[in-house]
Amino acid sequence: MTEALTAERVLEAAEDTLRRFGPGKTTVVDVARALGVSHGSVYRHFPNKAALRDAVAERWLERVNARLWPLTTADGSATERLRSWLEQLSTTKRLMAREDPELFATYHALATDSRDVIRVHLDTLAGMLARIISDGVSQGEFEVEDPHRAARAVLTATTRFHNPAHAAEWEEPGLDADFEEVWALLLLGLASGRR
Amino acid sequence: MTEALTAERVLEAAEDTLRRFGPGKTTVVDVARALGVSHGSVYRHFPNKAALRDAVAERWLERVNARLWPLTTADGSATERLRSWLEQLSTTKRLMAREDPELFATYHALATDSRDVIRVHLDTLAGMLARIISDGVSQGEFEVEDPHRAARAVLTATTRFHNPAHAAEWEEPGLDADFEEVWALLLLGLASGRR
DNA sequence: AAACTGACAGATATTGACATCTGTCATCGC
DNA sequence: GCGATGACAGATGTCAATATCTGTCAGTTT
Repeated sequence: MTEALTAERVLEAAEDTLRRFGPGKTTVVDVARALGVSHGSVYRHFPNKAALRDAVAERWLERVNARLWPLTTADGSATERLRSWLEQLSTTKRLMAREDPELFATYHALATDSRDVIRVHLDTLAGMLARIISDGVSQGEFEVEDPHRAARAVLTATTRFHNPAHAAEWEEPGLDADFEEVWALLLLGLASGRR
Repeated sequence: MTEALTAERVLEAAEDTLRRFGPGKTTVVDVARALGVSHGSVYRHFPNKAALRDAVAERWLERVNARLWPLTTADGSATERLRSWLEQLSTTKRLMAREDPELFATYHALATDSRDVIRVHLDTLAGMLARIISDGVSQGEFEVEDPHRAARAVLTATTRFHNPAHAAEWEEPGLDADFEEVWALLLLGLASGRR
């Protein structure tokens, strides 16, 4: 008897297949073939193709989160942590878009039409940011009324650097300069009351 | 003899046709038909289809600019003007996306693959913003080193509210709240040195 | 001569017959 | 009984034949 078919194994096969063929070309039959089972079996673990695709993208988003968590509670001033965190977010996505374009396209497709999953992800990111900003307030670096609202504002204001809709611009030369400009302005805004 | 065929008349017919059929469906032959001429004549005024499409979108962008210029030099504090200007920019695009989706799609297509035209447009917008911010500095409302860099930062940070790539999000309920959050943060950043 | 036409070549889009895919479910084997 | 199967209907995708489009240009009209 072969190893039992689990949702986890399906997810792994789906991710491999998506990476190989891209979101437009992978079929449920392809995923089943990679597992050596009939496609009907895949439907035992996921209600439909969209759910499978979303689950793969969610897994990927969790991996992005995992890279960010350590920075949320790292050493150093809140300013430094905020800066590293934002850079890590941008860099991770940029790298992924370049190195793993097919999986990135899957994530982009998710972002475009499965808004809920993305909202949850953005909430998670905002939570981490709020934590850093909150620390900054305690340490006297920042002064904001509501750290969570400020976190959302920072995320929105840096959309261009992490939202997949802007991936095409990520290879342009002026991008880093643009980031510096936005960073400078946001930092002033957060620290505003302190000067 | 009928009225002479001018680039202007071609542009008008092209805009009407694009509005009717959308950027994906309008052909040069359609535009010529609307004018009652052969499609060869259209090529007397525009070197190719892309140039015609770009010219239509540029005309539209100039109309957006025309709505913004008055606000650049209006009465009131720089803060008020900045706020109205950003609102006008967002509102105009949002309205256009809703009321004239086919023309908006044309503009979006332009933004996606004719980057130069858009860069010029963004420079124009940044110029207006720099003017307002500059005034704010003179009047003691703002304190920034380089108004033009600050202007670019403000534009980038508000991408989500005026970039057509985000048009799908413009009908979501939380959008205005998000704008308020970003606005509050940017304003603090600009006014930072003043408190 | 300047403005326009329409036939043309090559590129792109549309069509419709056919193949594959998605999602369901009665049935099978362990 | 439980997980897996494979046949199935309807939806979606593919492909090659066909039609339309883009861009050019020699020729016509005014």
